Amino acid sequence: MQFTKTLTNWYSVNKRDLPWRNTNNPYYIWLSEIILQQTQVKQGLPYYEAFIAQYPTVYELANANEEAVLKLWQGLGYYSRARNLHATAKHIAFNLEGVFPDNYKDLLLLKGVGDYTASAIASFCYNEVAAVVDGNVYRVLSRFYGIHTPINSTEGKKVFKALADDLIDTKNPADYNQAIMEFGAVQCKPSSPDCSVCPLIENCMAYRNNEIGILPIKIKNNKPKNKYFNYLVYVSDTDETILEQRRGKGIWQNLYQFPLLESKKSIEESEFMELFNPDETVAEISLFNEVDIIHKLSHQHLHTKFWIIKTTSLPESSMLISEIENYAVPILIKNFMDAFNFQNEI
DNA sequence: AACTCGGGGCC
DNA sequence: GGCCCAGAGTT
Repeated sequence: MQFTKTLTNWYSVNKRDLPWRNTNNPYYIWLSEIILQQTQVKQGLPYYEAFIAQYPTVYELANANEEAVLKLWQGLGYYSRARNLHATAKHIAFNLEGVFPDNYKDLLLLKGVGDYTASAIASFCYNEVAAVVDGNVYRVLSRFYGIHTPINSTEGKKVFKALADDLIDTKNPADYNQAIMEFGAVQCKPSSPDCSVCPLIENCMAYRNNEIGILPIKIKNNKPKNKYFNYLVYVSDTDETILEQRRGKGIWQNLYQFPLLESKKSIEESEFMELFNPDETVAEISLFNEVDIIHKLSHQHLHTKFWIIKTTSLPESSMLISEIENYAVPILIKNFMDAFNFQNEI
């Protein structure tokens, strides 16, 4: 098929030199694919390098504790990926004797491995004919074929997967999968692609119909909800503070943060005092940021205040301020720690 | 089928 | 501000 041949030819000339392209080792391929989920190459690359340096094989990763894995993942987001990565490493090391599943169907059973990642590993490592469908593939196919079915609808997922399966080069599935994703990332970009140098321009339906700007079509998601966070940044006479581990189901599961009081709106000091209700050990309370820090997540906007609370004593669960950098924290907390000079306070 | 889960980069 | 990124899991 001409489309497929043009893509693989384009790829042979334009491919970027990326570290996970120089190996067929399923551990490295798997690790890179988990890191790159919903993450641009530029952002994921340093994390990939850090993980292979810290955990050269699946056994080192399996023998790490989860907190160390989360710490190395800190700042990358979607932390369930790190927890599933660690769980799957233990499964492979201890239940499968260190040997990765070698086909799409069995790869799909691994935690954190869905349709895309199973197809990627199966094709890159074992040359299985399994077509990948990621954000790049949706964009390239919807534009070239002029498909208006929303890519995040059930129907759309079916249509694009079937088309990708039909187009894949059965003689060289790995190269085809790499080629179409690279083409989407480098040439057929989301905004303002340079169509004048596109090798597929003659038969591209979106270009012909002036629809590059509207394809692919995606069903809009809801607007993020506003939440109001009040963090309690304790500073004791003994140079200690408190970090707590987030439990339960929500964001940042198993990461650490300062004790949190949530309010229904942004509050001032008098309202905070009512909410916090300090005891006799509290010597002084001040507000770190007069203007709320708005931390934007996909589905939540976190309007955040950091309250500095000087105390004479803290409970058993406190830790030395000099130690807090060892805990995995959300970037919101990390940014505060960098900006707030604890040394001036103690 | 809709919702949840991060953080960075681009326009 | 809105959209996107080598998506997966849960409800």
